[in-house]
Amino acid sequence: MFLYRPAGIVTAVSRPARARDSVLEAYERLLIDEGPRHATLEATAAAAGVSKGGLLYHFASKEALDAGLLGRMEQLARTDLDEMSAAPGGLVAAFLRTSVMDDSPIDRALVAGSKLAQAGSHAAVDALRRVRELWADALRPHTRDETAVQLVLLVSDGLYFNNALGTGAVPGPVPEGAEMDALIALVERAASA
Amino acid sequence: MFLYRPAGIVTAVSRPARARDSVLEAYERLLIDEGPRHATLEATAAAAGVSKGGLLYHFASKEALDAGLLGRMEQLARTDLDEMSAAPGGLVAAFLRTSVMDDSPIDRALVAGSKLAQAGSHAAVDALRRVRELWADALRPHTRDETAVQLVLLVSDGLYFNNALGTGAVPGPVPEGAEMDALIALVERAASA
DNA sequence: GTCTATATAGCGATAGAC
DNA sequence: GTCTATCGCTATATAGAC
Repeated sequence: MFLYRPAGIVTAVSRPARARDSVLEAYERLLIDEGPRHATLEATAAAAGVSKGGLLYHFASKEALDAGLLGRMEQLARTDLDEMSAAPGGLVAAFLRTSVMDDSPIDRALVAGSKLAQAGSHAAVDALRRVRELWADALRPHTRDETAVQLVLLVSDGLYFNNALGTGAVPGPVPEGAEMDALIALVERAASA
Repeated sequence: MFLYRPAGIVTAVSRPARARDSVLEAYERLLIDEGPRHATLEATAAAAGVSKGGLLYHFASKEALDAGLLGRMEQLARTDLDEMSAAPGGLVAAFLRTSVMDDSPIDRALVAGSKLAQAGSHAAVDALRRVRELWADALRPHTRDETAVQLVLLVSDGLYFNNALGTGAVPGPVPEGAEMDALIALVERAASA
């Protein structure tokens, strides 16, 4: 996959870097760094190095652009979950650890999707609900009961919410390092099966 | 205080219902029900029963309107925290219970503020951070350690995040009733001093 | 203190050349 | 497949009558 290659850089792959991917990446970056209000078609096109018309060839409308971003988000969530399931130390710990923003593709996609949802996109709300259900199904076998599933999901939601608030400028009030380790240990003790 | 009286209704109080309050309430309702994109000056003025010019007499700009909403949010957070501190059953339980959307003035103000923050308002981000710090200071004496404070705050953030996603149409995946009681008990067991 | 009318700017989207 | 030019709409904000 070549989804995260910076715009304009052509590498020795079977197909040239597609403008479509550049556009999605630029749109995501604008949503996270500048907010949904500034993530316009024109700004996205400029950041991706194409014209507005060029962008609209690949995504016929802003709704289609949103759908492209959200589809990619859901796909990343699925593959990310597969990788987590194989991680050592239990799924609960792995899940919470990846819930803190580390600029990974899935984190960025989720924050961008959250911004879209709060801005009023129904498609984004639906997509986030589906991802949350995916997580719940994966966590359920590793937790004590349904209340424990909710606890883990809510702590994860809280981490994402705080990460989505910070625009990258000031570090948020989210635990880091040893603090995060302690939090994970606390949640695991309360929720793990 | 007469902040939450429905627009246009004049009651037997010392001063007539002020347009300023009607405007703030209408703006808040639009932010929650229709999203930040539809919460425009014109829509807010119409919902408050005044003209756009009338609105701009009280709030000279959209930034000033945001500031009015956020100031009210912070004030409500302070008085709400005072009331919670007097509640029976411990502050942690009271805090989590009020974190689930019940259409109380403080809940509505916080959801509206969150929408503003995600839409890109730096003032909203700052105001929410201050409220969060207020909560942390109040919770600290009632919790085991700093990690426990973070756990309670993150669960609360998660509840708000999910409530802010739902536009009032479909109920969110947030625990209710007995489920909520079980969650509160679980968090209290893990966090309370 | 509230109104109408208008200025200005930026948005999403279309048309058509290349 | 990508560009330029432009349309139609809506947003914030101002000016000035009442």
